[in-house]
Parts: sequence; C-alpha cells; structure tokens
Amino acid sequence: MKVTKAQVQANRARVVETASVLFRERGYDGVGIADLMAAAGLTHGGFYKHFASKTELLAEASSCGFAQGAAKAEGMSAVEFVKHYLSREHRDMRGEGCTMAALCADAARQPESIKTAFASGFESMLATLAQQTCEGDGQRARCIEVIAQVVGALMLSRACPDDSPFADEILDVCRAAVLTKPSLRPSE
Amino acid sequence: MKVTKAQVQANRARVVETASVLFRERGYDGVGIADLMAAAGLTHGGFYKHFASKTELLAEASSCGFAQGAAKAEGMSAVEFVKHYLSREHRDMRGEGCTMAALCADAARQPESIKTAFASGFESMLATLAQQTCEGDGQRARCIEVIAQVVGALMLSRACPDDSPFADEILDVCRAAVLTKPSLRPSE
DNA sequence: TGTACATCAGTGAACGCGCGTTCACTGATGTAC
DNA sequence: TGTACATCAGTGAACGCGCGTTCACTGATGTAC
Repeated sequence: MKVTKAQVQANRARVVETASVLFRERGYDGVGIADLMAAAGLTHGGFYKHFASKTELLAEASSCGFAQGAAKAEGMSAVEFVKHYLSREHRDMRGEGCTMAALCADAARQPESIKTAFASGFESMLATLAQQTCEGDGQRARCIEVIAQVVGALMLSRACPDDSPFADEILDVCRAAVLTKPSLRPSE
Repeated sequence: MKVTKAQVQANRARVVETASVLFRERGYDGVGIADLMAAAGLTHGGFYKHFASKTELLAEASSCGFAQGAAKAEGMSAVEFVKHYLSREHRDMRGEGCTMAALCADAARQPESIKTAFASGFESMLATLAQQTCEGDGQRARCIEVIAQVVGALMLSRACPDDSPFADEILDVCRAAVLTKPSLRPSE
C-alpha cells in the first residue's frame, strides 16, 4: 500500500489541518489519535510514521492554526477584525476560530515546546493587528492590550451557558469598549 | 469504619477544596479521582458516597474556588486587586489563583451545569470589583471590560514559555493599561 | 524502455496503562428499646 | 444509663473502556541495472 510522495505530503498536511480544527473544537485531551486519523480518512496506525508523539502534533497543529488565522485577518481593518473576533459567529464556531482563545489554557499545561509555538502565535497576532493600527510610541503595548481583552472576552463568553444573555453581554460590552479606543484608527 | 457526622462533613469539604486547587493546577482532565482522593487523605472508593460524578464535583469545586476568590478580594481596592491579579506571583501560583482564568476553557467544553457555575462566578467577580469602583452609568460595563482584560492577560501570559520576557511583558503592559483607566477610582 | 528489488506509508491487531465507576465488605457511629 | 442492632462513610479489588503507542505485515512506488 505504498503511496505517492505527493500523497504522503498531502496526507500529512490533512492530518495537521484536521487536528488544528478538532483540537480547537474539543481541546487537546478531547481528541484521540484514532478519532483524528479517522477524521482525516486514515487509520490510526500510520500516525507515528508522520509524528513522534501527540504533543509534537499539537505544536504543528497550533502553528498551522495561527498561520491560518493570520491569513484570514490579513487585509481586514482593525475595526473589522475586532467586530468579527467578538461576534457570536466566532464564539460559536470554535473549530474555525482563533487558535489562541481555543487552546491557550491547554498550552499553559503543556511542555515548553508548545508554549514556544504559542508565543510565536501571539507575536503573529500582534504583527497582524499592528499593520492595521496607527504607529508610534506604545503601538505594541496598545495592540497587546486589545488582544488580551478580546481573547479574554471570547473565552469568558464561551464559558457561559449557551444562548444566555450573559454570554452575549460580555461580547457586546467588550466590542464597544475596544472599538471606541482612539488607538484603533488605521495607520494610513 | 463509620465516621462521625462532623467527620463526614469535614471530609467532603476537604475533597471539594482539594479538587478546587488541583483542578486549577492541572486542569479537569489532569486530575484523576484516585489522585484527588489520595491528596485529600482518603481512598478513591468513597468518592461516590459524596458525589454523583466527577462532573458534579467540578461544579462544586468551581463554586468553592469562586467563593474563595471573592473572600480574598474582599476589602482590596480595585488598584490592589489589579496589581495582584496581574502579578508574576498570581500567574505562577495557579492552584491558589483565580478559578476563572484557570478553568474557563475547560468549562467551555463542559455541560451547561458547569457553565452555569461559571456564569455565577463571573457575576461574583463583577460584584466584588464593582464594590471598589465608582458608581454610575456604565459601571457594570466598565467592570466587565476590566475583568475580560485581566483574565485574558493572565491566560496569555501562562501560555508563554516560563520565565520568558514575553510572558512578563503581557502582564506589565496590561497592568499599566488597566491601572490608568479613570473608572478604576474608588467609589467613595 | 523493461525488469527486479528495496523502500516505506498505510493497515489493523495488540500492548500496557490509567481512567471513571461499581461493588462486597468493614466496623465505628447513631438509634431504638 | 446500658444493650442490641441498623446504618452508611470509607476501603480496596475489580470492571469495562479508551487512550497513546508499538509492531508485523502489505503492496504500490521509486530506484538500480
């Protein structure tokens, strides 16, 4: 059953992308290797031909998720970014949503290799947002504040009962707060 | 081996408190029933004399953690609260730290009963903070913004590699940002 | 270009392990008389 | 107050299950001639 080099590469990429989605949806511990490989259209035995361990996959899947997020945000204005980030749709579509919000708590309990990937992911979010806000002293700090606030709001909203007005309130309040920040004006 | 009514009550309370700490340290999936009961000085078999399931314990342990957090913050000024919340000590002492930051991502993947406990915990944080800030229109909103930002900052900092300057930067930047908010002035 | 053979991604059974939960049993406590 | 007995929190073995990981095997691909 050997397979084309191109197929091998495609299969591997599909596993990473599938993991990226499933981990965001169900958490790291909520996805088994067998689940994951089946979702990618393969059987579990082949997993270790591609990855040394589940942890190693988490690192790759996280990086993949961060890259995907950056690509999605590319070209959005800061206002559009915040509006989308703090929307009900984003809150409820975890598998396609922000990797940082979905997995940072899992990352905090993982080895340094994972945390390194998350630090890179944070830097990437920062760079993407910075492109859309006015430059000058304190730009980096202002972007960090915004990211902390939107990530916090999204996670808190997700921890509230589904469809509770409370969950929506957190999003609405924080969206309004961030959008009125003068520093969110575009750079040009 | 029956035991005094008072002992039963004390044992149960000890299990809940131990769970509250261990869940915050290692996450819900990171703590087994046997681990937990041993840490509380008991054997695992007795667990189901007190709780219907591990999930039910999580609900109780979370509520216990929120109550403990509220008691700790009681009497602190808003400035003191934020300074402590965004300190390195708080970041690094997860077991004794904020239950919301430690477990909200776990809660987001749990049944509604857990999410209800977290919504109550959030209300409790809100009430505690509101006591220390100036009243008036938008007080509730301003408190929500602050909590979202400090929770987000703490979680992001914990997801970064230990002792990395980056992890500290997030805390420092957000602490400075929140402390300069005019709305953080005391109510009297 | 055609043939022979080594490679190795993918398969599926199997491994050991720890999990949440159940259960028969114990024996001091609490109760009934 | 003293005695007999029911209660039930706590014990530790056992259950079934799913996990991450390993392994012998397969057979089309890629390579050497």
